[in-house]
Amino acid sequence: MGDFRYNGKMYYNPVEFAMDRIGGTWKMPILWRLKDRVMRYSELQKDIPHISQKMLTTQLRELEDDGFVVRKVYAVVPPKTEYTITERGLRAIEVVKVIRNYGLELMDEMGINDK
Amino acid sequence: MGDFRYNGKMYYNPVEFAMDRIGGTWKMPILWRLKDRVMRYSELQKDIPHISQKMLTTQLRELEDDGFVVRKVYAVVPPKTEYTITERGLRAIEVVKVIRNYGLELMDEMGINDK
DNA sequence: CGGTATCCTCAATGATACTG
DNA sequence: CAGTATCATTGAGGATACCG
Repeated sequence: MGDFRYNGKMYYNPVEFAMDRIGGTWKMPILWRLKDRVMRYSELQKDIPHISQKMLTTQLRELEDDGFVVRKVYAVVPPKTEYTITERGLRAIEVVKVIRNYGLELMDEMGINDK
Repeated sequence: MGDFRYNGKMYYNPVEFAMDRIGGTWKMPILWRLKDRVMRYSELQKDIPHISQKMLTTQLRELEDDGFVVRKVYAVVPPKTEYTITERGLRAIEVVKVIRNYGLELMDEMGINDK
């Protein structure tokens, strides 16, 4: 596997590439919430603890640019924006599920229980 | 799923916890190389492109602290250190494989080929 | 309501030098 | 050989203010 470039950034393996698409602190939590329903910006913000407006916006934009979600703006007052997961996003959810299950398994193994 | 703490850091979901254990730029590449053979520090360094000495050392320490690898130091001159993957590390490899396959799939979908 | 635009901070990472 | 120690850099992310 050779090196390659995407959006001006170098990648050295497919894992790194995948994690830049759906990794980071916020992308999986966002995709997870969109997996079974369409949500508005403000709903996502209320539903995801500790996320800032800036992070929610930038992460949604990246997910949109990479084709994981679709953004639909309604021309109403006050504004209304809906985010819908795509087929590609649903495929990513399968990977998130694997990681999530693994996380739970690890936490169990390490004796961590939610407080 | 409530919040919980590990090593003094707060986590808000199992995905975040898992990614802190095996995510980041270097941990998966390291585990990947150890999956079918024991390797010395210098072998890892030669085999993983662009990793600095500092990153290799800190990431190996974290993997060791979390029980993914075992470090064995031989009291010889010059020094010799061997890193071996554990059962827990091998379980993580299964997750890495899923992510890696997904990355390859995504790259194909997005028309990215290694140069 | 759903964002932008700025400024700012700090933790992650790199570079370089040194050592048991 | 396998690291540590120190300093410099940078980019992710937070805080705040403003806007169509």
